[in-house]
Amino acid sequence: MTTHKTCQASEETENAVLRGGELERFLGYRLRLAQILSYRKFEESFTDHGVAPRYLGLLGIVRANPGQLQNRLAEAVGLQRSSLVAILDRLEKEGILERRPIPDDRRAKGVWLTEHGESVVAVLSRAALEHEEGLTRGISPADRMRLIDMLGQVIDNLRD
Amino acid sequence: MTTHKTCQASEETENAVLRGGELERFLGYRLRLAQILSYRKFEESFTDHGVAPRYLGLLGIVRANPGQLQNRLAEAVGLQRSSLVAILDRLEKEGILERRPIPDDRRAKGVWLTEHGESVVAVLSRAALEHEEGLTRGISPADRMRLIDMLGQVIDNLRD
DNA sequence: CAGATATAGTTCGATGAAGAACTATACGTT
DNA sequence: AACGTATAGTTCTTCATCGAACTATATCTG
Repeated sequence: MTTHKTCQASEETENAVLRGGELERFLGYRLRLAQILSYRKFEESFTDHGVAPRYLGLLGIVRANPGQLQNRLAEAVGLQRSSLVAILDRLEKEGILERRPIPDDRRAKGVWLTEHGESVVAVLSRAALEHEEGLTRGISPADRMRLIDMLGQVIDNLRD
Repeated sequence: MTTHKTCQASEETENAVLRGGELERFLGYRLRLAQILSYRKFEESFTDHGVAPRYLGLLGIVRANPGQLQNRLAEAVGLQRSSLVAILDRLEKEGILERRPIPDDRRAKGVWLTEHGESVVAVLSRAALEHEEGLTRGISPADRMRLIDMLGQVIDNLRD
């Protein structure tokens, strides 16, 4: 392990964020980093709306699939069933969604957005659109579509 | 809120993973999902190597930037400084890396991979390559490169 | 029908990450 | 030099998530 002196020419690179060398060519590496940073930035832009911003993905799934079972929702967002309990408790408490027994299976509950939840999702979705513009600066609309499609392919691959 | 009957034609869609409706067009949504699933799959493929697989990204950064400060590493992987402490403790305990005081700043420590750490990273990187093949099935090599480049652009945008 | 097996939602303990606060150190200003 | 401000790594608490275990319910098999 050697120590090397800083020279003037590399002062600018000294202040830059460290890079991951060969791992920069790995999709998994960039996926993780992009997600952490994106997630954080989206959440930082909210000081209201309770916990809902964090769970916009889940709320979108509930909205598109009203009355679905909790285990189905957990699967869809990539969480364990047990993790979803506290989340649903919170969102239910905030009046955003409600759980109700379903007629075919007495073990299970269906999940629905409330009217309030619908409006919260609408607000957050608009904010998310704005957030997306920051994410994709310098990327053409066509390329953005390609990016999203390819991520969809990755997701499908992982779900096989 | 209406309940609707299941008909035969949608039995196949009934078993499919729930989708996110309009949110499927959001990069943030797909980023998160792709990352959760990818991360989980990568980790599931390891029963040895201690905690190292989880932190391959970090180890890659350490490897590419030997002797850098902890706060710089935390920044690079998108973690808080406090979170990095326990991680480094673990990795140091497993003989993968070492922290050492640096001469210019008595508050700070530099982080280096050990020889053992180098070999662990090599093994994990090969496994990650294999993992990548599963992720990108059905995506051409050129498109995969495009995907990675675009994610790099997203990351740079988020770091501005 | 009885019993074995599987499953939905929940609880609880463990783990990883964030955030506040801390100590020691460094830097800037007067 | 003295003092105010900033910072690196750490500790401790809180929170989100996982995984094991649980109870009630559903399904399958003989």
